[in-house]
Amino acid sequence: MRADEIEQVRGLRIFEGVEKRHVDSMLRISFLQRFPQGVELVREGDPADFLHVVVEGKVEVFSGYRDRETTVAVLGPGQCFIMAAVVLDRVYLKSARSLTAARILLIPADAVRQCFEQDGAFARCLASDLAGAYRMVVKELKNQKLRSGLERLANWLLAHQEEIGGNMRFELPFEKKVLASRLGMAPEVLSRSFGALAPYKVNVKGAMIEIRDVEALRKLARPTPTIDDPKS
Amino acid sequence: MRADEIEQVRGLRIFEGVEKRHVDSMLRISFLQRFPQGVELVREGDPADFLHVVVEGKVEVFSGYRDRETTVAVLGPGQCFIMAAVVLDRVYLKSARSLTAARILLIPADAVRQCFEQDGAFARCLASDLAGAYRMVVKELKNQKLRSGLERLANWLLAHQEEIGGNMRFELPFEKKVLASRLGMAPEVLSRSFGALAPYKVNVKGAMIEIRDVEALRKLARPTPTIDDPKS
DNA sequence: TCGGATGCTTGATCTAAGTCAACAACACCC
DNA sequence: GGGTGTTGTTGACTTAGATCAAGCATCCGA
Repeated sequence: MRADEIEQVRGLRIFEGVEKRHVDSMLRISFLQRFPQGVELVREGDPADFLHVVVEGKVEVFSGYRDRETTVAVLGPGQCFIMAAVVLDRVYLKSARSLTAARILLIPADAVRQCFEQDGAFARCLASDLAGAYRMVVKELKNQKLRSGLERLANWLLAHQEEIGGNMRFELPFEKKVLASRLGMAPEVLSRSFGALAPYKVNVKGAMIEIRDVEALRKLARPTPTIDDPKS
Repeated sequence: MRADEIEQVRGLRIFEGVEKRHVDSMLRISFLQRFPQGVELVREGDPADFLHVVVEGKVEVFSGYRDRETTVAVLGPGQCFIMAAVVLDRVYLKSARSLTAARILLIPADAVRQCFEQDGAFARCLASDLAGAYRMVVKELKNQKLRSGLERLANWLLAHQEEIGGNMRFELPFEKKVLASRLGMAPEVLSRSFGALAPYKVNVKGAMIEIRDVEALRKLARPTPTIDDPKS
């Protein structure tokens, strides 16, 4: 990796508080790679060879079983994936593909593990990150087991609207079929669910969403901190 | 905590490779407490005040939303819970209750965090544990999103049978309604699902299960390492 | 030993969600 | 501009699973 590229990624959250020389020794042997849209970046079941960090673009994390497939998460800049597999030196549990053209930082897994062994600050970083990731998945599991499809959609809309700064009009950040898979439903069901939100004054026109009565939507969604609050 | 009690729990996996003085300083201010069956040990939404480790008995980890409730996991001796909440100093995402009479080791959360800051080996321990826990939940999420109720039951039977040493005749380790909740279905559905397994030569008599044709069951279940293998 | 919980099963019914198929709305590309 | 493929919508139908209600079995404590 070139020196100017190293500077671009040094500020990433996973390196926070980590000794500069350790960061550098990792980055020097890393790759900052560009991918076109629709490329499979990692495949479920393969041994974990790189820690991946999204620098630019969107990445879909998904998993297949028999003839089914489901989206586990959609990641943006700054987020990294398959950390657990790298730390434990196991196989990937999920696959990932680029949803848009993307730039990904690839850090060799053994370098990560070596730094993990040597630098306490880095170990703490990873532990905190893993703890956060763990809580995210737990929330998602509860979301799946405890809510209906319509409730999941309503809560996702509220959470996303919050995330992008509270604007009541926004575009869906990815295709509806991806959203459907992310929410754990068939595309047809998502379509109908959007229809079912019309009485709650949710306007859908293509990818444009307008929430014209947050209170009504919130009353339907009934968000709860232990599932929906990203900060808790 | 008394000296003889400390000796009983020093060997727990989370203390592996951690400096003795750090372990001792944590344990000295910890509690080894007995609980009768059916006690709520932690409540979802409360701030994390203790790291809990099951020493004896069974603990059900569950979560509620509106009028629904679901079991996230059932833990036995040696397993600890709500580690992520303790590390990040957040609220519990799940509740827990004793399923049997139980002995639980309670380590004050701030002591854990302090040791986490000071001892790199402990931080690595926690990171590995968190990574393992993370992968477990990811598998469970996939299990939920990608499989039908019957498939989940069939795979659970195979996994449990494996876990207890390969015996084809065994007792369910907890009540059927807990298993139903764990598998994400209504108790009635579990009952019928057991019925549906009869053609696959699975015999059910009360809590006693007998698998009389593993191959048939395995052909139905189609286990896959990235969901069902606890070692991967 | 007799109630009375509680847990489990079974049947009937209802509902959410998946499936299949047709079609509309686009975007892309020659 | 007119295919051509992809995404999204809509309708009809099927199915998995939830719910409700009744009936048993088992455990337990008075």
